[in-house]
Amino acid sequence: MSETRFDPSQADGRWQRAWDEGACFEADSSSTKPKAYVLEMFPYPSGRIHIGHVRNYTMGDVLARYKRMRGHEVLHPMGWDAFGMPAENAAMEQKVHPGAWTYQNIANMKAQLKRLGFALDWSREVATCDPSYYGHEQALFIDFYESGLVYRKESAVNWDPVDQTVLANEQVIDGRGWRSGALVEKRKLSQWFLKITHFAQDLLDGLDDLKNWPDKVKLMQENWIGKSTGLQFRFDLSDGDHVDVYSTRPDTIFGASFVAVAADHPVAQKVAEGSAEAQAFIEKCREGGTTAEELETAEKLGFDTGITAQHPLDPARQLPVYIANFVLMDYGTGAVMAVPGHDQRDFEFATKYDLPIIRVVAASAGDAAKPFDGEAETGDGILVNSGPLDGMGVSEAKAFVIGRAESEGWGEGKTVWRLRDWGVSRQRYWGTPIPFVHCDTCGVVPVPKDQLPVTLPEDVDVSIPGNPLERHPTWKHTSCPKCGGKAVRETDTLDTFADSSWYFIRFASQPKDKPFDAAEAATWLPVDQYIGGIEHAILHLLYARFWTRALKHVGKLDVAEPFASLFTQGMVTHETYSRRNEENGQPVYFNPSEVERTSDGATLKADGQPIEIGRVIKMSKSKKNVVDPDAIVDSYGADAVRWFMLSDSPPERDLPWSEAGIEGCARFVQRLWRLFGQYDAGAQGEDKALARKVHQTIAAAAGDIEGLSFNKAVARIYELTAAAEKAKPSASRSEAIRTILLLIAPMMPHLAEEAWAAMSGTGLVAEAAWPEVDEALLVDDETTLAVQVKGKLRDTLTVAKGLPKDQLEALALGSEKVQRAIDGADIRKIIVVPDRLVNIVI
RNA sequence: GCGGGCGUGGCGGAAUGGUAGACGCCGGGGACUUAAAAUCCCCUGAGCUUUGCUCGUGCGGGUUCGAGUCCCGCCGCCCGCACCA
Repeated sequence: MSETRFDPSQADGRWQRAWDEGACFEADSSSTKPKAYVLEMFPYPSGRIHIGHVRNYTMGDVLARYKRMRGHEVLHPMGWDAFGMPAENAAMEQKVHPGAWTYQNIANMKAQLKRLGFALDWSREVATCDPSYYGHEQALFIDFYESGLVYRKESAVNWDPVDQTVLANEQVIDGRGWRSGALVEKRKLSQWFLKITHFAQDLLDGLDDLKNWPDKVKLMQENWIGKSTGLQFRFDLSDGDHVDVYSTRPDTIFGASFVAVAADHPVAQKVAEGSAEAQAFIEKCREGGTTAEELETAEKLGFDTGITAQHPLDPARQLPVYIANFVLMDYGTGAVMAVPGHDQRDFEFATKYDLPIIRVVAASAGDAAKPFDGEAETGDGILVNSGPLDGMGVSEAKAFVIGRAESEGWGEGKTVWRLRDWGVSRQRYWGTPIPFVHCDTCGVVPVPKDQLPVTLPEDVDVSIPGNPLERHPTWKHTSCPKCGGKAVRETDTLDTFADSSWYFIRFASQPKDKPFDAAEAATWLPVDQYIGGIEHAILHLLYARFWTRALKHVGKLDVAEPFASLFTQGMVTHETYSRRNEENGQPVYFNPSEVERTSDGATLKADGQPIEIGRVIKMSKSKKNVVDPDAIVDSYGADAVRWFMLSDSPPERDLPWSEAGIEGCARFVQRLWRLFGQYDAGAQGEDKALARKVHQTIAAAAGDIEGLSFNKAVARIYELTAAAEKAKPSASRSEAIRTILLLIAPMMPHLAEEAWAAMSGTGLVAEAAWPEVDEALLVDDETTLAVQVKGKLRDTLTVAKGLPKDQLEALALGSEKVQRAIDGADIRKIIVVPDRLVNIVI
């Protein structure tokens, strides 16, 4: 090993080729070794790999390589979530076909990933926009249809009246279309739905079995599924009609002061027929977006219909019926009994429209007349002002009212879910065509499986708004598979969440003639470790869990849950650099590569003048605080970049990118290279302390990697490296150096291979085994004893391990510093934690 | 608005209820060098009357011999909210 520096620019590519040529990372489904399926969420091919991807894939790669060293057959695949809106946007802006744009991006990004040396099985690569993928998805969709998991119903979309097109939520800005600027309307369309609610209870119950999922993700899913129990009951209306409402708080029924219905509710529709004012109000509710956030943050508005509702338990009370914009037609019955005292939305509404706010729950009977402090009280208590319920607790009163409603026949206890069925229709080109035709005589008919895939037409004009499939001259015209008559194809495409709901199954098994082989898929599934962003905590993960259940439902796959362990990583962040534009005061942002960072500030390289350093935030193109992985791999080599991704920040938290940090990593690569150069296979002699450190580090680093606490493993490797550098030559030191090489092999594989070859190691490190731990060397025989007086540290003593309590007490009292702190006071108590601490209480 | 999370030196962070600040970065001092780079060594939470003492983990309370860690109440920031992926 004569070179004094490790040169990644020539070594990285050489080892990457060696791994490729040896097909090192191709997974063998028929292997008898224990299997490990390590998966990172596959990327959208936006054009360039983002540093966040690098972090995600580095974590998975370390785990995959580590598992391989521990003797597992590892499946670590990669592919592309390749359908979606950005391709259509690019097509519009750059006049390039979405497919061409997407495949070019895939080629670029694949090259970028290869440069980072990830141990990926590229033989299993999939792109969801390829007919060889989405054709199978169409077959599965038809299976779901045939087993009753697919249906069509009317549902609201954002409609841009100028562009005559459906908009995604992100295309609606402040209630207006992003291109046209027109006020967006809600419009109803007949759309396709997947019956995720069929599995609501099972999706909820399944969370209990996901022991290795973060509690926060499980809690988010639980809240999203939103099981609630309550009372559905009937109000008779003054116009002779009636309205069903649902309430989770039937105990507060005597606090009801009005009834509110959604704008789309039949009662509201009926009122609108006879009232232009009501009609105008309903129109107003239709303006604005369709998101829950917009609905809930909008000012609460209501329209008094003039109708009253008969209170079911109090013959003397007639409640006004309002149409209200905060009531959702999709949840419960689309109508609520409003109890302002004990529901915050009702409280705000009642305050605005001057409706009674009645207290029916209080801390005690004596508080029955206590006024409200500007907000509703939703907590527990006892019932007051509630006739027969007075004095009951909340849950007792709930049961009582439900029982009474059921016996008297005006209502019944009911379980309601917040979870809604999954609307999968998208009125767009770049997605999986929904494989159905519409026939005038036969209705909706699935395309026969032997005619799949239904492929997207290539000759489309995406430069104008609207759905190109809809206006294509020939594509949609076809014949009915059933009667042979004229029919038109469905022009909606599937939500891209459908594509990502089963890609991990296709990775595990990819026959040509069917979506997957059940037996082969089951040898790999569930995914042992899934890694991705927290932003997918609800939708993607819930849809994938649903899809897995749906496959079981149709008898295609016998897997309960898709992902056994889940890890959600933090984002990569960077400070921003900006200057105010003198004309309009808007900040102008600069890329880090244009900026010279100094110890107390930053200047623009172009003019040498100071520049403002902004907060550390998520990297984004608009703020230009992005770094390009290719550029940093060019400068520092793949291993330094990988090491940086693993160092310092715990993986679940945000990682602030810094130039100084990556330089430190690059220095450490060279430091290791020098240390490896000192390896001497023939060195003699034992260094017990170093040997202990070596084995303690092997054990701890293994635990850290398995727990994905890479930052801790990194810190321990730094410590061991420092100890090995300081040690005098010995057999122990040689073992330490060889061990460090193996410990860093999953993290810095190129450096490890290069040094391994120089040390005359056999084969590739990629195929080497993780070092064995010598259990006997894990325990020290001495320990540092902390001595406290009244809980404050006064001295530390080095003592032999395993001393009895009375000896530790005596040693502690023998300390001069401790005696000074006690200062002759009476000792009341002495607490001894063996091998750790003595606390003298005075 | 609803749901979820996070908060520790100049910075990233470490710490089974038991020595707060491991490890890294930045900064300071020194060695080597004609010089620089590289490398190596030492120092580096704040304050003070500096053998040592006091304060210190977003803020205010509480439990405990002992709280960054547990409990209650706030503040700030971040993520998700069903057509972004």
